[in-house]
Amino acid sequence: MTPPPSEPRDGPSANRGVPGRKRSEQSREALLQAARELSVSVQRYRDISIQAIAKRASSSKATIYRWWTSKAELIRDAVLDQPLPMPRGDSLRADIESAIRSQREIMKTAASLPVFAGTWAELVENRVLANQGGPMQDCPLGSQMVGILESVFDRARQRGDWEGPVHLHAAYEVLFGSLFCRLIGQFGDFNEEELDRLTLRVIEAARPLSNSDSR
Amino acid sequence: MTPPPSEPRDGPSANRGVPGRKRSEQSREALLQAARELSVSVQRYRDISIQAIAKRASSSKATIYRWWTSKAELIRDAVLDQPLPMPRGDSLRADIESAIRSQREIMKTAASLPVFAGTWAELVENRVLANQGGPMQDCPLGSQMVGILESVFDRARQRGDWEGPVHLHAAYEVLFGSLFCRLIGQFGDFNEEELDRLTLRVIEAARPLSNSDSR
Amino acid sequence: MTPPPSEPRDGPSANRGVPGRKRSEQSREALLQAARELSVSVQRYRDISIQAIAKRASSSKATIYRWWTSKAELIRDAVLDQPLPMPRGDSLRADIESAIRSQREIMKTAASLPVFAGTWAELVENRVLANQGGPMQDCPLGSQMVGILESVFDRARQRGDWEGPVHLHAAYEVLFGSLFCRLIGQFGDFNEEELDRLTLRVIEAARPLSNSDSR
Amino acid sequence: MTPPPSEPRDGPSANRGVPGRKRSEQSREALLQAARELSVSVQRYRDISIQAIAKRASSSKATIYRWWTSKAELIRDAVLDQPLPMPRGDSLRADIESAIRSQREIMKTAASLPVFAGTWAELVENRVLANQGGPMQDCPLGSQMVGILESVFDRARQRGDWEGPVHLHAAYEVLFGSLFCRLIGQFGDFNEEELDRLTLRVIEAARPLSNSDSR
DNA sequence: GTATAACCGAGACGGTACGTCAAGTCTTGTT
DNA sequence: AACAAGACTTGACGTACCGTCTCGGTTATAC
Repeated sequence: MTPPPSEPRDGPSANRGVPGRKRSEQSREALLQAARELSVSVQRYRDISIQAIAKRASSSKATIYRWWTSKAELIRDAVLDQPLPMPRGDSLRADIESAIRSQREIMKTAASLPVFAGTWAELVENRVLANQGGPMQDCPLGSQMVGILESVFDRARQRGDWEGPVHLHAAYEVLFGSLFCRLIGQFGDFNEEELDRLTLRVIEAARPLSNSDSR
Repeated sequence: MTPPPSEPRDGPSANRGVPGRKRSEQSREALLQAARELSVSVQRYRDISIQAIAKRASSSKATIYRWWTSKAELIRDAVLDQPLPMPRGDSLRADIESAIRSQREIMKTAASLPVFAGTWAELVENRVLANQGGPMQDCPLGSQMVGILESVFDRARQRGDWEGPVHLHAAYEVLFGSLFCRLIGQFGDFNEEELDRLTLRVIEAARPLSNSDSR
Repeated sequence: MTPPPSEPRDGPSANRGVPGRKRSEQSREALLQAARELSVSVQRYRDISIQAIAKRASSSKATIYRWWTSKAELIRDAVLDQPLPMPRGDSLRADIESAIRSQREIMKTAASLPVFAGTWAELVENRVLANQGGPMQDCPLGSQMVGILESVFDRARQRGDWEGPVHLHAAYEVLFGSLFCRLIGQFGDFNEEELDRLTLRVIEAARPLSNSDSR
Repeated sequence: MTPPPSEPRDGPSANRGVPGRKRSEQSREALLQAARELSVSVQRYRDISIQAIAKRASSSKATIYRWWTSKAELIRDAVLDQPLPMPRGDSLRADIESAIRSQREIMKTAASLPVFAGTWAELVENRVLANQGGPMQDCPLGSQMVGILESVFDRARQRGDWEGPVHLHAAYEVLFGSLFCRLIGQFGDFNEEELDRLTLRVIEAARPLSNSDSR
């Protein structure tokens, strides 16, 4: 959607020969920063106006739409597209717990919860309108998390902590769904014990069914 | 918010002697029905306009705002406030699976997914603005589900299928979170096997931790 | 338009035998009084709401519309329909001056100027809609004034102060038009000298043209 | 209120360097024209809706409110702000008569009478709300007429037709007030004789009082 | 250097929904 | 039958903000 930083696409001098002023990376950063600031200072998604972002960034609406196709895209890039650190613990359990903590942290700090919900809702709208489906491609958090889980379980397998296939999807759903449910649903945050239990639930979700199961 | 049908609040004859035209139950139903119809015929929450609902119900904007404080409240009452049937199976597993199916059905049919997401997002906004917290009180689905889980586990205990305490909250989070994640996140629907696995995950989430736990 | 006091129409007992509660003259007076009070306490015609009048009179909207066909009619009856005293001076000049003073007083005190203008405007609308024309029949001030001028000039003729025909219409226009212009147009009020000059202008306007006229 | 055509304020190049899209003169004209058309095609002031003006002008409500603060301002600019031609006769009497005819023409053709009245009433309201007073500044007809009278009497003085001071204010009141009274009051129009008489009355009103006056 | 072209800020534009408000009508139960 | 209360339909209002477009002006490469 967003051709990020613009040069990196084909190397720094790929557009050699193209006349005209180049995009201002400074503007882009200022806009993202302004969007981030507004996102936390505001109580509703609709309170973040494109106009206000442009003004705060000493930029203009037109420049925003030159880089992003919609308000939701901008907020997503500004607020949700933050790198999740790859867990580097020495056990599957420690890694999963670390992943949960990272994601929770972003969901709590990146924006107020309603902004989070509003952005997500609008991204869903956009996607449906464009007839796109697939696994959470609009939510960087989501796609990153899938990668992280994959890598974490790989390491566990190498470590000998895990055998057989991994139900990544199920693990992801338990992890992300529970967090979402909690934070958006405003139950309040997890305490340490709940975090521990969630970790185990995620791991269990990933484990394939044995032939013996409950009633 | 909406004092529904109006009389039932204090019994049928509590407002005997109250002068003035009574609330038109016909209008109320027509508005809810119109909201329901628009909710499924439309791809985005914002495409449901108050004006259109009023027009389709042969009613008026003013009447809507007399009874609901916002568009989101109306959509919630129309679309999300549908009774979840109480499962009546002969095993815990059957009951949980039934609960999951019911909720999934509502989430899939009551409105298009983006409408669901948009409504939820706006309800979250309203709640934050009003400084209210607590467990999903704005989402009837959520609160009903908690009651259903409670009852289902109670029956399991009486049946001898369950011992000890129940982590209702955890079960709820796995169930609702996974569904939400799936349907809103547009992974597509669950197949039978996934449904089966989700059922087991919900049950496991409710079970308290034993002292022996995974790696 | 307004069936005034209602009984006088066919005598006090004409509707003997007609079942049902009789109209409350008390209500009617309370409504007029409430309209009068609101008219002076408010800056714009639109700030006088039917609802507010009804409430202040401890009456109801329905009752208002049972007696008057529109808001403007009510305000007219309440605010503009005040008796102009018949001048009883001993000279034409004194009488005219007295008439001017009376009318000015009503225009200044009966309602704020904008309320006066708004009421008039709406009365004009109603009249045009009803395809009625004719001399100011909706503005009691106007019709009374014509009568007063007529009588005043009659007495002057009897007194020997006036000979020949009277251009009542012209006198009325100068008198009423100047006042209207001044007060609605917000030039401020007349001082004594201006009042004196206006008096003379009104008298001159009534005098038929002689054969010799100005340059 | 409306900074008309926008450049002419300080000369054609005063706003050199001012960024931003310039006001669309085409929009402005289309809106004024649409307002004019609606003003004559309609029987009541309230029947001219901002929405309808915008639509007819292929413009939008937002654009209207960007340049005019209220409906009344727009109608005023569209309908009342039409240039009065300066009389160029060879006698005072001819000039005054010409001025009367011009003003009458505008009052009769610019809008239906109720629209005229409604606009004026709302302008009066606005002015009172803003605590502004002064001589008819909201009614271009009014202020133009004062200038025209001034100039006409100046020329009469140079011509030798007039001596001494002029009571402009009084002349204005008789002229404008009579016209207003007639047309708004719906007495019907002036005939030639009445016009003639009005002309003389206006001239007499301007003449200062001599020491000998009527009874 | 000078031409060209993409960028930039500012901000006006068309469009559309919102939520408010008052007018005038209708309904209900009481007097 | 008239009344107070109050819910109803209607429709304009004025606001807000989206995403687009038009300005004048500013770079940066190409010739």
